[in-house]
Amino acid sequence: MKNPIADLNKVFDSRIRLGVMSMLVVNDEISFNDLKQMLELTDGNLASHLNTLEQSEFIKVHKGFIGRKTSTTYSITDLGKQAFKAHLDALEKMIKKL
Amino acid sequence: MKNPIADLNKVFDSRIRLGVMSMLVVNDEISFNDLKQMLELTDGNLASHLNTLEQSEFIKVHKGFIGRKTSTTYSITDLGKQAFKAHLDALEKMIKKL
DNA sequence: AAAAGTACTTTGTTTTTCAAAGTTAAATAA
DNA sequence: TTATTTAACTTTGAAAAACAAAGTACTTTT
Repeated sequence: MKNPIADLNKVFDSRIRLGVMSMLVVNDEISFNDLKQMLELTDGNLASHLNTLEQSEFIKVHKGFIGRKTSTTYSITDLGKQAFKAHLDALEKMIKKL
Repeated sequence: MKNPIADLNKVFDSRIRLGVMSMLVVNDEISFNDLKQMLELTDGNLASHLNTLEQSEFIKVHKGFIGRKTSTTYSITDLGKQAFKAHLDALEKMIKKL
């Protein structure tokens, strides 16, 4: 028998980062504001979790405009997709016995 | 759209408690020692996570003997099964879009 | 009798999480 | 034009969670 939790990715232990990733897997781009509203977070809290994901190079930030209004959006990277998939696979393996 | 992480259970945010539950779903009883070895934890760390699960009434403890040697085992409760299943359902719903 | 195993509890540190307030810059309203 | 609002942060500090290490009590093996 081997340790069932060893293959889980520490970065995705957080429900918030898990939520961000699950949203970015199905949406090419999501704005800071949309993430904030969907996940019901304070600015600071969201910003710091996004920062963790960025440091891991699992997401990318795009500073742009909607009309002439600034708009920051985020997207998942290839590395992010891989890591997230690996995490879900590990999760599934852990609980598949059901 | 609704908050995708709202239905996740806080108790199962922890990888360790997730691991314990996933083991107890498929095994009627597991000893303290087996959990410790499988999950590669120190005594104190495991004990405190088991305590959290016990407080939530998701697991039950059984103090018994193997021969004349003490042996503490743990099992999942009905409430625990329910809660764990609900958590997995929420997780699945969150990532099903894949 | 000494050493080792089981199942903890206690203590204290480190890490993580989070809210609140402050910041900068642009946009809109008065 | 001044004031207010919105977006997207950063900083600060507090609270909570995780964790290792050491201590405890009891038993068993050597």
